[in-house]
Amino acid sequence: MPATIRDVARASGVHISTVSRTFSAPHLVNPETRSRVLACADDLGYRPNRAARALITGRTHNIGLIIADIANPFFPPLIKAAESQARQRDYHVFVADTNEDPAAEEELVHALAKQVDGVLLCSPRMSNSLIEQLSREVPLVVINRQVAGLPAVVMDVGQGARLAIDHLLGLGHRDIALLSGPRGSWTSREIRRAAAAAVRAGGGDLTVLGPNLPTETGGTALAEQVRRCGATAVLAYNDLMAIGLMEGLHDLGLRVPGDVSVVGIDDITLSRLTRPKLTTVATPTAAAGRTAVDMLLQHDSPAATRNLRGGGRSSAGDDRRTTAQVMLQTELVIRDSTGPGPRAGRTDGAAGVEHPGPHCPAGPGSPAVATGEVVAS
Amino acid sequence: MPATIRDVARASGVHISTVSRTFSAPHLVNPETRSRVLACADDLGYRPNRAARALITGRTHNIGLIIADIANPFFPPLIKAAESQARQRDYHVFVADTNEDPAAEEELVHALAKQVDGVLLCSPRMSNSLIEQLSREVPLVVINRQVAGLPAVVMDVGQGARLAIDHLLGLGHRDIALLSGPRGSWTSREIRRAAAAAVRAGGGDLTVLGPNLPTETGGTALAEQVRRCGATAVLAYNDLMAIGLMEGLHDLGLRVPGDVSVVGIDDITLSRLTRPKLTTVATPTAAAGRTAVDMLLQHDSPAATRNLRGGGRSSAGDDRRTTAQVMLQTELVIRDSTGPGPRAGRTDGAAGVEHPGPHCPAGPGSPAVATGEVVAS
DNA sequence: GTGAAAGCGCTAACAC
DNA sequence: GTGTTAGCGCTTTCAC
Repeated sequence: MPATIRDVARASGVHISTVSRTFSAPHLVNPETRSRVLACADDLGYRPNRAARALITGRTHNIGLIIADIANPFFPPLIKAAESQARQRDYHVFVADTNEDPAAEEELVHALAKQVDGVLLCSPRMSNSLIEQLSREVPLVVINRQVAGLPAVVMDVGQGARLAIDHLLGLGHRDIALLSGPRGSWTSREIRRAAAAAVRAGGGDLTVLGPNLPTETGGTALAEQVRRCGATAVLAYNDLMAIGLMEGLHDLGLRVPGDVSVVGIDDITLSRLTRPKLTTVATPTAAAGRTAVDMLLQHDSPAATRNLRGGGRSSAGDDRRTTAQVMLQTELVIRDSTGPGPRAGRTDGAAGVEHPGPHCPAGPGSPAVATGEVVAS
Repeated sequence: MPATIRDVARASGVHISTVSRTFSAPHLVNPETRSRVLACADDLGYRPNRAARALITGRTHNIGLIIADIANPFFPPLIKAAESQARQRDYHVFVADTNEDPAAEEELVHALAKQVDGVLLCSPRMSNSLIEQLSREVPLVVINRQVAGLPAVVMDVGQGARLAIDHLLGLGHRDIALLSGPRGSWTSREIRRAAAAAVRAGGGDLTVLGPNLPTETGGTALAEQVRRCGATAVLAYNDLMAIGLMEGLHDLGLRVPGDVSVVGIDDITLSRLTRPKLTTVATPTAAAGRTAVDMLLQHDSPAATRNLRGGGRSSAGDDRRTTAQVMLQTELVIRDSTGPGPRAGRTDGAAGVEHPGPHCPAGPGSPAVATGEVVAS
């Protein structure tokens, strides 16, 4: 039913290749012919079939974005940033949700492989070796995970966890619980590692609870365990769990931060709307989305388009993709869910016990704005 | 780099058409040949190119889902339901976000058109005539809007608004404000129409504020206006705005529901986590997603596959798509953000002033479970 | 049961 | 500046 290039050619009395050129290289066709063709095309409601075009050019101008869980408010800012960045480069983004299911991830990469020029794999739950294998099928950029040999952008959650723990220690907490994230999460491992080290260094005690579903429900379900383990402060894998935990503690009759302090990670919008407002580690999600798109599209510089005209050979040498790994800084945002612990006052190092304000920059001397930093190339 | 059908043919010593059959109609090929081909394919890491296949079969086995704003927690349940329903029918869903921008909607439909077998247009902001025109390019199912001649699934927000207003009236409120939604929203118009009628019937007074951005920020920004207009109860276009409004009122020193009662629409997860918990109109979003997928795929019944074998001609007659419009029921969920108004006690009709419980079914006699109801066909 | 040939809608050399 | 020809990776008659 929809018009094809042949219909337009027939209607405008030119060869199909002229019609083709009218759309893909307009400057190569006589202005008069061009406008005639355009008129006919418009008339017939013709639009080039991108899939057919891709078959021969090898470029779809689409990019895939695979997300563990669209319902997690952590992701939308990343998705939107990726989309707007892609749009600027004349690409479209197709998002797909895996429901935290590793099998669905693999399945989706395969499904997307031939319909996109590359895929952004966000917070994957599958194994490194599988990711590596899939990367041979379609260009991949991994987000929130480091895989040897693959371009990646991660947030420095290790640093974030450290800041959070130091904040807690500084407030006089000694018994700290960590609500870990889902099995297979790189982020969760990094947090755990950093938190353990920081607690040890501060002479405290860390209880790890998990792995868990990174949702409110997951957090709520842990309230009882948190009480039993005797922790006076908790660091959660993400804000959702932290918020769920606060609910659960509330139902148990425990006060936040009176009885237990809670820190989240991500700084989702919601964390500013709870009562008490959540202290959390802000991660630069939008920047991550933008950066990932740029890394995926780095070889497709606007220059390539310019090079098409004239006999100048297009630079074939820069096809080599540099597989950089970018790490984005995080910062601690202190709000109302953290307060003095049992050893408050006895504190001898660390930061002051009083809240420095609603939006305090990370560690001493660290920049207030999260910036990208190339770690390896 | 990736292996093509020709590579597999060469490796297994058969013609490419045999390889093709091995994947698309295995029962037509000799078991021995088949396993040999499969082995070679596996060896080479061959996977059929879905795009190329689509070019000739005309079916991509993908469906597009265009969403106004992924960050709005109203949508994820719908997206997930659509995805799981699609997966069951062996389809993949590509989601795209338009940022509430009508131009982006059109652009995306075009981009998706040839890469999917149909698109689900969710809460479109563009004009009906444009939608109709686009529907000639690719099969469309509209969600949250009724467009003449097009299949659609909508929630009965009119009924929801009526329930909400009656609840408020019953509590003794007379001056009611309506926070309307974004320009171009069908839902917003329906809500307004129904709310106006219900308020009038109840002898109350309705002030309409808007149009607005359907976000927390949008709601917060309206707190001042709500106070000035003297309303003691507010119905918001959605939960996000209602929650934002509660924040704004709180900052103004007004108590909810003490000074003003607030009702939202959607019943997003978040509405159970605010303090006070939000009274709201629950909409069956998951059901909407499932239903929309079913409507889009109705002509592609599993029977079609069965018909392939044998000489039995596939039923060509049922290609005619029935353009049904489905309307899903809504229900009022009474929580803690609504309370007695200035005329409490003087009430003579309607529901009692006391909260009937945390999860009360809609109107008197209406079913507790939202069910689909075909309104036209 | 398998091969040969045509062709889906389009682009990319190459002639003229 | 435009037409010709080949062919992207695959499916689908049609012979055999």
